[in-house]
Amino acid sequence: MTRPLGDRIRVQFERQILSGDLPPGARLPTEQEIMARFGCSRMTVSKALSALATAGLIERRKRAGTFVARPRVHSMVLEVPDLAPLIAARGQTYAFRLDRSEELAVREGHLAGRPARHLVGVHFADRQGIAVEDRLVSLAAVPDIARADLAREAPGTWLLRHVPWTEADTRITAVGAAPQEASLLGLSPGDPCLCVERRTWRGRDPITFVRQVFRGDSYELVAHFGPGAS
Amino acid sequence: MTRPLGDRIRVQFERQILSGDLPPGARLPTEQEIMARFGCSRMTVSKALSALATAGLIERRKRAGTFVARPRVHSMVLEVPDLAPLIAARGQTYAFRLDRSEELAVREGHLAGRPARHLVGVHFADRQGIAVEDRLVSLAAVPDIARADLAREAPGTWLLRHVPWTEADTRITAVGAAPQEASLLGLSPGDPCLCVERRTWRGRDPITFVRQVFRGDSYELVAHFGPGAS
DNA sequence: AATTCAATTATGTCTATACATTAAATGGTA
DNA sequence: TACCATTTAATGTATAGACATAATTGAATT
Repeated sequence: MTRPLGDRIRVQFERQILSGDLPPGARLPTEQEIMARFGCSRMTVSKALSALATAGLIERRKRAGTFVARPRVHSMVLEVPDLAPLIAARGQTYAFRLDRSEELAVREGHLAGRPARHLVGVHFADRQGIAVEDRLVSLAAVPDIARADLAREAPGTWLLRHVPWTEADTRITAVGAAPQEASLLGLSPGDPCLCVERRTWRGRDPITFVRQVFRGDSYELVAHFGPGAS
Repeated sequence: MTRPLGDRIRVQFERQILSGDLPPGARLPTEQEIMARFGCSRMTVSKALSALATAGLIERRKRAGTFVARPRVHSMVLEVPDLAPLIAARGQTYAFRLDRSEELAVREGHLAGRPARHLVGVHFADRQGIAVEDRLVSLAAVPDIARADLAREAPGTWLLRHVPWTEADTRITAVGAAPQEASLLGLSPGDPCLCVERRTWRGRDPITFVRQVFRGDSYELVAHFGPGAS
């Protein structure tokens, strides 16, 4: 039942910092004082403080002591949900269809100078087009993509299941719907859309680049910041 | 010059995992084997592995061993920078101006049922309007807001410096510029804009609610996921 | 064959100690 | 006063050992 001592120490300071009891810049007790207060060894205190330091809540300076960090740029956690379950949760039926207007829209392309498969398709919720997707998948990194049944499963979902990535960059902008996108989504050209561009890597090898254009009136991204672990 | 031993151990496995040398699900050597290989004590190995575990790269199971985690990554880190330094970095001059059209645009409002100050203003880069901001600041949580010189400093910047928050929810959508917003930003009504709505709390007390509408053609959000520390 | 129970093995936490590292504080000297 | 070397108080890293905890394995029992 009782949590590890190190955790208790960490949580105590976490609370004091988040409540504002210990304001930014405030000095924490020295490790000696803390180990005396909790009746434990210094390693235990040090590990607890190290955890807070890597979490960015405190800053440790030799000889000077340990201080509550001053919040700088705020980074928050952005949820990047898979579309299918998201739409299902809204009580709608999800579908993905490759755009067949250009011979199945499976063509060749290039990703970071290497050959890649080029896929264009549309995400649907109850027959309503929700997003247009334009994707490049590296053939070197993902040879299996040739055998995947992409008529049924969205390429993103398939990739997530088959080729876990380790690094990703995402760029979020607002754009006006291009004429082709507008017709696929049932909009007028120029209507506001949320554009999400993402590159993913596994180690140093590029996996995929995708540009998704969402109807502005039916999609939103949600980010949260808060004391994650407790 | 030589890095701490624990770091070397951590970096070695980091590389093997990110390169795919150790694929997801693979088992790492036991702590005993690692300490034998590096000629160090078990605590050192354990600390290195703990760091990798909190970073989410590996998963440790008692009795079974340590395994490379399967990246089930639906969330990434979104940087929410302060506008002023961002624009300065682009070589432009930043300014914030309260909208004076409605008696300084400082009025009363309500935030979560409590009295709040209501501020409307525009962010500028080189005299060009970049974003319209509509903000409520709780008077109970931030009484000092009454004395703040908000003509010069943007309320967001002021708040960040004076009232660090501990929790925030952000909602990102694409909208068409409303007529008033369009005229403030030099756009036509309906032009695509990125809308960021954020609520922040300190503990349980609501601090502020802000709705920012950015010109779609000159602002973007960037999110990143990856092995943070190296 | 199914179930229960105990042994084993790996990680999880903690102690007490040692020495290294760094930057603030001190004090002497020009 | 200004400068520079020295001291020193704090964190940083590491060790070797101890016991705790949990899950798998395998043996004993039903």
